[in-house]
Amino acid sequence: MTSGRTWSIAEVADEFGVTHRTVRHYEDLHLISPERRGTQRVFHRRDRTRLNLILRGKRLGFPLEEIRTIIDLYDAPRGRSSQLEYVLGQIDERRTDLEQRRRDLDDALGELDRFEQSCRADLDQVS
Amino acid sequence: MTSGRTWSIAEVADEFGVTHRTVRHYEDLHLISPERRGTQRVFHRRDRTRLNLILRGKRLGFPLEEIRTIIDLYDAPRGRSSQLEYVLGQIDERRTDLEQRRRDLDDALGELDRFEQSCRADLDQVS
DNA sequence: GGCATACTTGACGTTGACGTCAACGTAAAG
DNA sequence: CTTTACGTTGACGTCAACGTCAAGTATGCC
Repeated sequence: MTSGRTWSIAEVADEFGVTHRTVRHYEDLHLISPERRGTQRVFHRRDRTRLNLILRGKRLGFPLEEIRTIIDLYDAPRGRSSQLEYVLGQIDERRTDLEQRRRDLDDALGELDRFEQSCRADLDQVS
Repeated sequence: MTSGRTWSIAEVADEFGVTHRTVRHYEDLHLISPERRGTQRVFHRRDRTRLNLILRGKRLGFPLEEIRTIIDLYDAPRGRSSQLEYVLGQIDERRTDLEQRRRDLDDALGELDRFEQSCRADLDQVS
């Protein structure tokens, strides 16, 4: 069986802490494509995986369109070697971007530490 | 002398790779407060420092309002110990946030690595 | 003085990421 | 068979972060 549990829109929205409007918005932008049973959306594990990727991408500050191209990459056809080369190139771009972000992050954390030390020193003076 | 070199709006915009409109926008939101000589803006090193912090905050995906509260913290009055305690609390919140982001980032980089391995394996099959 | 160039302040437009509301379908429960 | 809960599609609203004119000011240079 390839098809295990399924979820309703309310269930996934609840579970992921977003509104149904947000879920629909992601579908409009083709970030997810839940199955339809009649008119209703039926969510599979695959959709939940994608939602996790989307939300993490958002926490990292990526725009939705960019998130789409990234997670689509995971499902990209990888038959011919030219396609694989393309995907590997994309991966490298992504990594470069993420590593820049990590540098920014570490810088910010470093500054925060120094700032905290300076505050603690001031506090010692005062007390 | 506390006042060294100064810069025009065109110079800072150029140097930081933003438009003058962006700089004005940041001023409107009180993220920077360049001096005025008559009607013209005069930028000091302090403003450049702030611009660096702003742009890094943006790369990290923070909204401008939040960036403002953060960088204002660095200039906050730190006379009384109650103020210092407050600042230390804010620092802790910031750090918690940034550490969550780093987890997300490391997860994403890890997945990217695994994905690359999988692609390279496929490439070996094909070739 | 005249002109170009840089700077200024509005004010409206745009894009992304949804919120919100209206109006309607559907499926189980009483 | 109506109520109730959950679902659906538009369509317009909103907020952030600027872009894009328009129209005026100021400054250096010939």
